Amino acid sequence: MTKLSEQELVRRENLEKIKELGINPFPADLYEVNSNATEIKSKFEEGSEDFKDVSIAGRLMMKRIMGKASFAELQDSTGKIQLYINRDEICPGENKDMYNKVFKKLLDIGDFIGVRGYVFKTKTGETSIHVSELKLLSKSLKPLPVVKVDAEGNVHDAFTDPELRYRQRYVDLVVNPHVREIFVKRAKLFQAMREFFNNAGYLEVETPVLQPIPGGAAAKPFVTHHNTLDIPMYLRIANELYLKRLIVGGYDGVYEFSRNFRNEGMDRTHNPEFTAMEIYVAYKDYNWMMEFTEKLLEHCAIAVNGTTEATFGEHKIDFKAPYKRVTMRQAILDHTGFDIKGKTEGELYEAAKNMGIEVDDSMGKGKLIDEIFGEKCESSYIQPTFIIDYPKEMSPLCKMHREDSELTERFELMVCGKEVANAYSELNDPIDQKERFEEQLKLSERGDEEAAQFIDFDFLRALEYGMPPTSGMGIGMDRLAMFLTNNESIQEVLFFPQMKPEK
RNA sequence: GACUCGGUAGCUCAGCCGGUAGAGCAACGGCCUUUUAAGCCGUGGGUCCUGGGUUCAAAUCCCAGCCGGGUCACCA
Repeated sequence: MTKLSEQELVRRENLEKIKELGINPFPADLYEVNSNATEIKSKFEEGSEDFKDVSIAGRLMMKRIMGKASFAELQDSTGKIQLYINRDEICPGENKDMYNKVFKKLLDIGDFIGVRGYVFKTKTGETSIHVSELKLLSKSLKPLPVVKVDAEGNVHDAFTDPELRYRQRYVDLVVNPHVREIFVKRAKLFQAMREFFNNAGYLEVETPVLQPIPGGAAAKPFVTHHNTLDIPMYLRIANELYLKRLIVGGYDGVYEFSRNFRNEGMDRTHNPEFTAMEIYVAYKDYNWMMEFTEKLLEHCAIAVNGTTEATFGEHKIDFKAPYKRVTMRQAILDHTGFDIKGKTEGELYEAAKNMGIEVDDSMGKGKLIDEIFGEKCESSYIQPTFIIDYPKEMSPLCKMHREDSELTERFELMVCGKEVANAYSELNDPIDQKERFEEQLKLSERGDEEAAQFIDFDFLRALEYGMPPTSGMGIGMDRLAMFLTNNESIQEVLFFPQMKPEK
């Protein structure tokens, strides 16, 4: 146990003194509220008969004591409102303890209180609650950072240390209203997406997080062990193969918000656990999915920000449909002058090398093309753009292109040079699928760490029973949340980003 | 993993050319019945991230480590 600071000791003493006055600092009974700070401030008009008897609850965030009367600020989940507290009104009798002792001395910033009174405007025009009753609802024993905002809206002494903010997110949320807002927007994003899918008639499903074979993507999994079965289990790196089994089972459309786990590096855009949304729709192809995706994102942007436009760092982006479609071949041609069509692995290898790209022998054709695109093209797509028709080798779950056997019917949606969505006309030929899995195994053995290392034979069996033509699409929800809230770090859109343990 | 910047009071930070540890807010005592980054007078508060080293003397210089940010590498 670490030594208590001066201020923590004072608060514990205040707690004891409150008990000595016969007040329970942690009462069990509910506190009835009939309004909130934002409702009062936005709807109150001077002279109106509304808000004559309001009751709200929240944290005491500021005390300005001026002798026998005081101003204070109360913060509830909606915002802050000023309180006016007059000694003789909260203490109508002879005993002035509630004001002189409890309010002035024993209540600390951060304490939860409930107040009742009428709403009025002070002579400076600030909507305030004239308090007639004040009740302590819960004591706070640690001092919160005190963040002040002046008349011009400038924030003083902001609580900004990223380590403290992420480790003690609860404090961050209390004192930084803009942080609370990020997560409200994140929730609106998920809600809007669900609504869009449900309105289209698709079914929200849940599939295993604990998987015996980590499939559907190539990434290092977290491994655990099931004691009773005595087998290794993996936290899912993707849910794709399970959703396709459900399409085999006969649903027209299924989707899942999937918490995925990848045992890889962490940086501004990667957290070991993250949220993907995947959707699969029967009898559709990737062209249909492109239109569906751009309408979806337009809908979500409006739901979150009230407009299709969004700001991300220095970029202004517009999610209004439709989005440009560029083939991967054309993208590489545009940015390098090199045409990948019909080139052999050797030719691609030389071309990449000449472009200054680090190449090695483990790279197959698809990987080389992907490297060229990643190095030379990706970062220039700022506005939402569909990059389409990826090489076959790097898309083992995707159907061969209807017009070119070297390509697949795949698109990725790029925003600000980053991948936001990935979609296919799904491969449903079980024999082709088996061969692609086997190629992946070979690539893996050759040293390509991105290639899949497992073959899911049950998934192949499901395909053998027949899967209708299907298009599937996945969205990195954290990344999308970053774009819609103008945050360049994934940590800002996760309540509790992964951190090394303290001490 | 590499490079780089940082870690000093509850919070935000200064001090870093070595010589008794500072400010603002917060806290504590006092004054104040419409203030609002309230104000005025007074007071207390520190493992200067940890461990070594150099030195008469280290928050400050050197080495190692821990934690965090950024950049890069990695990342379907």
